[in-house]
Amino acid sequence: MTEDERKSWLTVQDEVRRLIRQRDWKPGELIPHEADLAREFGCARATVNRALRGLADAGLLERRRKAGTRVALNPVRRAEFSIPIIREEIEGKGQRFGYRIFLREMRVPPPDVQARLQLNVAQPILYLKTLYTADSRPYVFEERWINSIAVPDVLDADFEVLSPNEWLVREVAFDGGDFTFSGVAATAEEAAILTCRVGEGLLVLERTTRHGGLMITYVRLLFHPGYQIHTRC
Amino acid sequence: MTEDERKSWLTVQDEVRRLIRQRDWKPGELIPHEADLAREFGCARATVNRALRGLADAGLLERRRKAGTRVALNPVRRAEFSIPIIREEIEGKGQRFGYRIFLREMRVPPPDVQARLQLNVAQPILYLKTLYTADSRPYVFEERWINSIAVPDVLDADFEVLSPNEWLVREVAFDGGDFTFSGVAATAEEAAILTCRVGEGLLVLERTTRHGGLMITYVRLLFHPGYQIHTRC
DNA sequence: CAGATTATTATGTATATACATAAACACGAT
DNA sequence: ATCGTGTTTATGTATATACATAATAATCTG
Repeated sequence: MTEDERKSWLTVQDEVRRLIRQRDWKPGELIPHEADLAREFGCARATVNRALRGLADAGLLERRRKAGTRVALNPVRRAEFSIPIIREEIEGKGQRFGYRIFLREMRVPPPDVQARLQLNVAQPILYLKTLYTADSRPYVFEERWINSIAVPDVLDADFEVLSPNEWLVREVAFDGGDFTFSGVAATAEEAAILTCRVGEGLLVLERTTRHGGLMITYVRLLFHPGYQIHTRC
Repeated sequence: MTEDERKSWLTVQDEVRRLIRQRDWKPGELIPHEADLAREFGCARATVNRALRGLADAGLLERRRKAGTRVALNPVRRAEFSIPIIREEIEGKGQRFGYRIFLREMRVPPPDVQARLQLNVAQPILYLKTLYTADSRPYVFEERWINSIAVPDVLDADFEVLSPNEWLVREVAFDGGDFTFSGVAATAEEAAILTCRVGEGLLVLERTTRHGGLMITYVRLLFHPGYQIHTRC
């Protein structure tokens, strides 16, 4: 402890993590305040602050002014996953990326899609059905509605060069969105496109993407059988 | 601009976000370095650093030493979802929580579970089948393997009072884990337990939880038809 | 004694300064 | 030209200091 070893906020963070894991600091318990820890670790309060703030963000600690810092009662309860661009996901596995647009037309969206895109008039917008393939095998079937009123440029887009997915990522700066995971059984059409059995259990990812105040696009991704979304925390 | 308004790293962050959203700073483009921004915003470099670091963590910026900071090409979308305790999730919806343990026995796990739990000997461990209900209706069917070698106390646990889920959260400090989402079609047994049609598409969440170097538990959660995991970013 | 007021305290943020580090860039030798 | 080598530069981190803020604790007041 008397050594002048290299300090860093990561060292502090690891040590605190260790104390929590080993139950030296029990869930719900108040831990020493920053100034004390700084003295104990032989570093500045700012360094301790950086470390503890990180752990609080991660949900391991709960901090309140004046009240102090305590170990979270129920630890780690959030996980993060990244939403990859389909091409990158496939190429990242060393497979050949491809896609085929089955349908591209202007169509009046059904009420639920109208609601998701916050369209108040029943107006035709761009509708696309695309199959993305990995090594020529069905990977994910994408059904996409694009709010072509908000993004008129999309009507001139040549999706033969750039997939709808990538075109939008390139041309429109997204702000945020909603994601929904669910499971469904393949319909006859879906089974035909994904070349799987009718009724096979598939993972569905729906997302609605926002830019500024406008809803840009709603996508329903139907993954091939056996596909898994994986994340760790 | 000449005003002495209150500054903060959040103000800087918002302004940078705005510049990116409005495409004043385009994807892939290099932005001014911290010192310049600090002068421009009339604050210290540390403040700019805090703001930009946050945006980089969020995936909006990419930073490299000497190379500078640039707007991310693909606004790397990551979403975060919270892992609720089942009881809290159900009660949070104003429904009555219940559960029923169908099976509780020592059993040698199949090879894939053995691998997940990093067991190198085929040894019987605790195996549980539990149905969680919301207002008495099937909510999620849980199949759980508990590494009772690592957590011997679990053998004495009385799951009539506290569900296996909560018992583990209370008694074992988790370190992290793996999560996998997928979709499956209900088997005959699963359909019977969840009272749905055989072949119905269901969402599956598998998770393996770690504590220290040890794998504690592997769970497979099979949600009722129509269940969705929702998140936004 | 309830309710308002003030003091105290732990976290939150801002600042100037200093040095560490990674990586791009220029320069020189082979 | 190619390969290393050193310089430059932007980010990354650490520190002391100062003040802000929220929430608890103590005190005053009717």
